[in-house]
Amino acid sequence: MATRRQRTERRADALSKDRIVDAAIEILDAEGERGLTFRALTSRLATGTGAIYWHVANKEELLTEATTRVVDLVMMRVPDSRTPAAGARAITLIALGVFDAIDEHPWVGAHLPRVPWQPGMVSLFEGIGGRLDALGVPGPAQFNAASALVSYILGVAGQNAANARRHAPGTSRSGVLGEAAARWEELDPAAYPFLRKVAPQLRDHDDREQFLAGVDLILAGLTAGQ
Amino acid sequence: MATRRQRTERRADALSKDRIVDAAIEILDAEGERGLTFRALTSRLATGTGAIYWHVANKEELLTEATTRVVDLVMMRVPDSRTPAAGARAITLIALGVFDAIDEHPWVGAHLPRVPWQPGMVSLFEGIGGRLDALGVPGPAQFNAASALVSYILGVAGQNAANARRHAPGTSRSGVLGEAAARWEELDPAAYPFLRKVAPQLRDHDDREQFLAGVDLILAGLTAGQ
DNA sequence: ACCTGAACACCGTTCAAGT
DNA sequence: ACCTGAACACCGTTCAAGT
Repeated sequence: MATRRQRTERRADALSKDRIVDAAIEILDAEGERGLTFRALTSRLATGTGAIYWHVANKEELLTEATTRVVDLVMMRVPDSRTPAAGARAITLIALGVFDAIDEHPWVGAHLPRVPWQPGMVSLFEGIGGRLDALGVPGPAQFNAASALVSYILGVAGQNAANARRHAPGTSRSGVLGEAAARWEELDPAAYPFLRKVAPQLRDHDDREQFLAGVDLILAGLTAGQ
Repeated sequence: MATRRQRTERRADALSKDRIVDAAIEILDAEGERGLTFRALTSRLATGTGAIYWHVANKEELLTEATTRVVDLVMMRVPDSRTPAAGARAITLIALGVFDAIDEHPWVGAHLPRVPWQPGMVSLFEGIGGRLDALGVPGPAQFNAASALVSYILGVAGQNAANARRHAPGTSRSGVLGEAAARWEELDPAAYPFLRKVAPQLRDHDDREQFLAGVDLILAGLTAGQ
């Protein structure tokens, strides 16, 4: 009984996978992906590298665990419903939830596309695929439909992560967009007619709205035949 | 005159940005992204690291140049046409061209989403956006439409790159998919009904066809209102 | 102008040794 | 069983020195 007690009631500061992942997320959010090193982790947790490697296989597992937590938090908040309208709404909620989560934790956007069938990715696939019945997408088309939606979400996720990595947290978004738009306006009109035409839209667009427009586009394609 | 001659007709083995990028692409194709180090480059080019840094700012520029070459090669092969059918076909050709290029050079799929408005990305955006007029997509909707298509392509690109990075070039694709499908079939049916249902489709699906189905889905969404 | 290569400031990971 | 921390085998990048 005494040993049992000792094993279950560990000291509050005892090392565990959970505490390691906690610390990793704090570092990732504060310093970005580049800041997460085993040296930073050991100093924050006041241990040696070997202690961390006892609980976690390697850095990839650490990032995967952290990513899983963030994605699962998003999925937990989505209601499941069975009418077509509710199906579309649930998918939009998942998509926006992932978008916002990546806005808050850009490293998730970088890691999610990197490890093929990691748990967070599996949850996402199930979460979206499971709503396609309600949407009225026929069974055989559901696999491709879910895959298209997830690929689109991961594509935006990766780009947003890349944007966040480049610009310091304080950087003005409109400034960055304005510079990019100005570059587009100076391109050779013969070679880049489209970019010149849409440069003003680049300057004024909202990433979140544009992301949502893409989701709506795919949903429209899915229900186009009905 | 003699000096001019000397400057333009350099020795065949003289270092230049082009030759460095050539060597980088060879290494990337043969050894993957992990194989491209400045040590590998210097030994292949028989110089010192400083020589490479004289021509190229850093590793990211090297990867961006290499990526640009691959993407531009794809874009060069797409005919431009003005009828709706030809517009859709051109977009499909670009999408498949990028897909196949990434199949051959997986590192492109990893780098393309990583550097926001790199030249290869700009070409891709222009190539797709420039065909939306022919497709009949109204002007104001074109920016979001191009963005959705490109994001989807980058999403698939990133995942394919991740897959290639994990499995040695010789690995049997059906074996990998079979194992993944088997894992899905063992999931809790209450928690993962969708994945269990589509597991057989995962086992048999073709990545390229699935990618194309996604492109068609977005194109269908774009022309749904017409 | 262009190249050399040693040196710097890092990494992730391993492992013998401790408790 | 769990932890320590030095050591290993790498990296990208810089820079004084050469031609």
